Amino acid sequence: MLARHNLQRAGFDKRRASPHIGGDDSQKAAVSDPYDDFPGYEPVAPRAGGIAARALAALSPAPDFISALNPEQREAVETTEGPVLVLAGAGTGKTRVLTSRIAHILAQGQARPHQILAVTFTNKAAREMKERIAALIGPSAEGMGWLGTFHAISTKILRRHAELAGLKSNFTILDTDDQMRLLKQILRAENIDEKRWTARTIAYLIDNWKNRGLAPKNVPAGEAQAFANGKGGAIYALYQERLKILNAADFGDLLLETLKIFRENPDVLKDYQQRFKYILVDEYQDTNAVQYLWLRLLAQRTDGGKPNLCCVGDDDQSIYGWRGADVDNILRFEKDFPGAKVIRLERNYRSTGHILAAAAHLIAHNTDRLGKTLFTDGEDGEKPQVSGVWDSEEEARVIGEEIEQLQRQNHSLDEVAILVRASFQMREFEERFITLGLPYKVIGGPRFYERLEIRDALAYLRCTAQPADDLAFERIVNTPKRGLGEASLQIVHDYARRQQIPLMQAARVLVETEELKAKQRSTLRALLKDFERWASEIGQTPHHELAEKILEESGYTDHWKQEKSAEAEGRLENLKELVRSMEEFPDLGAFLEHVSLVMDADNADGGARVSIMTLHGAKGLEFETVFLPGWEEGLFPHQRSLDENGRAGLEEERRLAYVGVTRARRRAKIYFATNRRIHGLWQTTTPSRFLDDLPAAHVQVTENRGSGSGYGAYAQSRFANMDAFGSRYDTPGWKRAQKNGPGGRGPLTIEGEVLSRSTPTGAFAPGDRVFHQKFGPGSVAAVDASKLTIDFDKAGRKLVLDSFVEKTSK
DNA sequence: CGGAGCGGGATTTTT
DNA sequence: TCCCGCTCCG
Repeated sequence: MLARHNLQRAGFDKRRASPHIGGDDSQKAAVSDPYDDFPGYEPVAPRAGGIAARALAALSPAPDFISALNPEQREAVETTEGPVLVLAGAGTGKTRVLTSRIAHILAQGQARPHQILAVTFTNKAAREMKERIAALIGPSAEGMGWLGTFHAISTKILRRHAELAGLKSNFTILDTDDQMRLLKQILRAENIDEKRWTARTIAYLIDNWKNRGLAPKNVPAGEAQAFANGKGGAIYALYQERLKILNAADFGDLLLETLKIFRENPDVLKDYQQRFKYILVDEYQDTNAVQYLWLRLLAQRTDGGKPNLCCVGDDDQSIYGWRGADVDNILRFEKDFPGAKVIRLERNYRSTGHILAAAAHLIAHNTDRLGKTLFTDGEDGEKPQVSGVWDSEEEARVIGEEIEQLQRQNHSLDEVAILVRASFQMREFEERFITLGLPYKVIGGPRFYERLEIRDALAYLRCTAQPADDLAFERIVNTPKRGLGEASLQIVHDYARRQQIPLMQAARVLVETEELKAKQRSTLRALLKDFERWASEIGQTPHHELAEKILEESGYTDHWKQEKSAEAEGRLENLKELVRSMEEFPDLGAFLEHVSLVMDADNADGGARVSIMTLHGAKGLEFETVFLPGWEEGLFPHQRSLDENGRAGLEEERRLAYVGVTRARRRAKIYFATNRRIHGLWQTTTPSRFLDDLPAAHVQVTENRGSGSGYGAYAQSRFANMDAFGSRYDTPGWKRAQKNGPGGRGPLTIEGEVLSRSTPTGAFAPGDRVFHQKFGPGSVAAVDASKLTIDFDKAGRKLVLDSFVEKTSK
C-alpha cells in the first residue's frame, strides 16, 4: 500500500512539474511514454476482455491505468453509468480519477471524445486535464472538443445559437473593465449618485443576479428596488439593453443566455442532451445556481433514464461562496439525482499524519458538511507548529529566518509557500525578503490580459476587427494622448447616442462637419483613416504582423518607449509577448475570442523561489513547507466575512484554513501576531479561534497567549430565502425585449454597420431660426440631408448636423 | 487637456 | 497609512 502511494505521488509531482509553454503541447504529451508516470511499475497480465485487452487492440501500447488506482478511485472510474458524486478530500487523487474515468470511457468505446462533456472552472484546470488525458490515451484526447471551462463551453454553444439570445454570433465578450465603463455611463444617465452607488457595487449586484440565474425581469421586486434609489432592477435592465446594442455579453451572460436558450428551445437542448453521453464536472462545490441549472438541463436524458453525470468535489474546500458558489449544490446532490452513488476518497497521498489530523480536527468544527475523514498510511511526521509573535514585522522576520534555515538544509525554495488571508499581508514579506536577498514570487497579481498595456493593445485590435466595438474605441481614442479629450468624445457620444449608431460611425459623420474644433477634427479623421486602412489589411497581412503594425503606426509603442520608467520596459515586453502569442492562432477573430476568455499569465521563470500567495490562490497546489501567518481574529477569520455572512461566513473561513493546512506535505507553520497595523493604525489583536479548533495532541505550540474570543451574534444572510429555481423567462417584458431587440427601434444594421438611417427630412428649411449648444443662435442658410449650413449670429457660417440644433420660434 | 491635490475606502477572484 | 479616482485649476 505504501509502495503504491509513493508511486502515485511520484506521478503527480512529475505532471505538476512539467512546464506549460502555452499553445498546443498535446503533441509533446502524446509521445511521452505513459509509463513514465509510474516509475517501478510492475505490469499485471491484462484481464481477458478487460480494458487493457481492449485498449491494446485499439492502440499500442496501452497503459492499464485502472490497476494503478486504489479501490475507491477505481470504483469512481468504473461506475460510468448513472449519477455519481465523488467526494474527494484534499490530496486524494481527484484529478487522477477524473482523467482516468475519461480515459476509461474512451478505451471501452462507450463514447467518442466529442461525446464527453467535461467541465472545469479555470482554464488551468482544463489544460491540465487535457494534458493528463493525452498522457493516458494518446492523441485521441485531441478530439475532446467539449472539455473546457463553464464559460468556454457556454460561449461555444452561445455562438452557435446567438440569434436566439438577441445577439450575433460574433458578439464581443466584455470583461470587468468594459462592464464598469458601461455601467458608469448608465449610472450617469440615470442620475444616480456615484458616490453612494459605485459602478463596482452595481456590477457586483448584477453579477450576483446573473449567478443566481436571474434575468432582469426575474429579480424579486423587493431586491430590484432595494438599490440605487429603487432603480437597481431598472439599471440591470438598461445594462442588458446596452449589451445587446453593443452585440456584447459579459461573463455572466455567457451562462445565463445559454441557459435561457436551453429553456426556450427544447429542440436545441435536446440536441445537446443527446450529444453528451457522459458529463463530468470538476470542483462541483464551486458551482453557482446558473451553473447548476445549466448542468441539470444538459444532464437530463431524453429517454428518461438516469443521467451519466459524474461530479467531483470537496464540500470542505468550498471557498468561493462570496462569488456565488453554492455549497448546497454538492450537499444536495443525492436529492437532485435520485439513485446517485456517492464515493468518498479519503486516502490522502499528500500530507503526513499530524498535518492531516490537525486539518481533519479543524474542519470537523463545521456543521454544514457531508463529512469525511482523511487518513494516510504514511508517517506521522512533524507536528504543525503554532507560534505567537509580537507584530507583523516580527512575523516576517521569523519566517524569513526559518526559510533561510530550511535553505541551508537544501530545502528547495520552490517547495516553500507563504499563504496569507489578504494581499496586504504580502508586502511585509516582500520587504523582508528583499532585504534578505531571498528570492520570492508573488502569485496571483494582475493577469496578463488585465494589464493596462495589453488591454489597450487589445482595444486597438478590437476596433480594427469590430468597428462597432464602442467600449474599445472609447478606451483608445485618446491613448496615446492625441488631444481628443473628454469634450470631443462627448460630442461624438451625443451624436452616436441620438442616432443609435456606433461611435466610430458617428465620428465618421462628425469629421465632415464643424461640430469639432479643427484640430480635433483632423486628428480624429486621421485616426479613422488608420482604422480603415488596418481593417482593409485583415486577411491580407498575417494577423500578428498586422497587430505589430497597428501598435507601431498608432504611436502606442512609442508612447511607452518615451516613458523611460522601469515599468515601461516590462510593458513593451508584454506587448511583444502578446504579438508573439498571436502566431498560434489562425486569425484575428480566433485570437480575440481566446483572449477574452482564456489567456493566462504564465510567467515561468528559472530559479527556485518562495511563493507568496493568498489562501484562495493556493487551492489545488501543494508544497513541502507551508507558512500560514496572520491567524488572528478579524483577519482570519476575516471580520467582514463574519459581519456579512454570519455562521456561513465563519464556516467558509474555516474551510479556507483547512485548505491552507492541507497544502502542506511535511511542514505547516502557523503564526499569529498580537499587534498588527490595520488601515495604518496599530491594533492589538487576539489569536484566531481556529487555533482552538486544532487538536492539542497533533500540534506543537511554541508560544501561546491564549485566545479568549467569544462568538458574537452574526447577522443573518439577507437573501436566505431567495429561490433561483422559480425563475422564468416568459414574462411579457422579457419576450418583448427579445423579439424587438434592444430598444426595439434602432437603426437597421448588419455587423454593427448602419444600413439606413435618416433624420426625418423637412425638419429644417433655409431661413429657420435655430439654437446650437456651442455656437448659439443662428439662421439656416442651406440644407443638405442631415447637414446644415448655418449663419450663426456670433460664430459665423458653420456646417453642422441637424441633430445638434434645436428649432427656435422666430 | 493634463497635472496636482484632496477625500474615501481599504477580503478573497475566475471567467 | 496608502492608493485610487475624481475635481479643480493652470
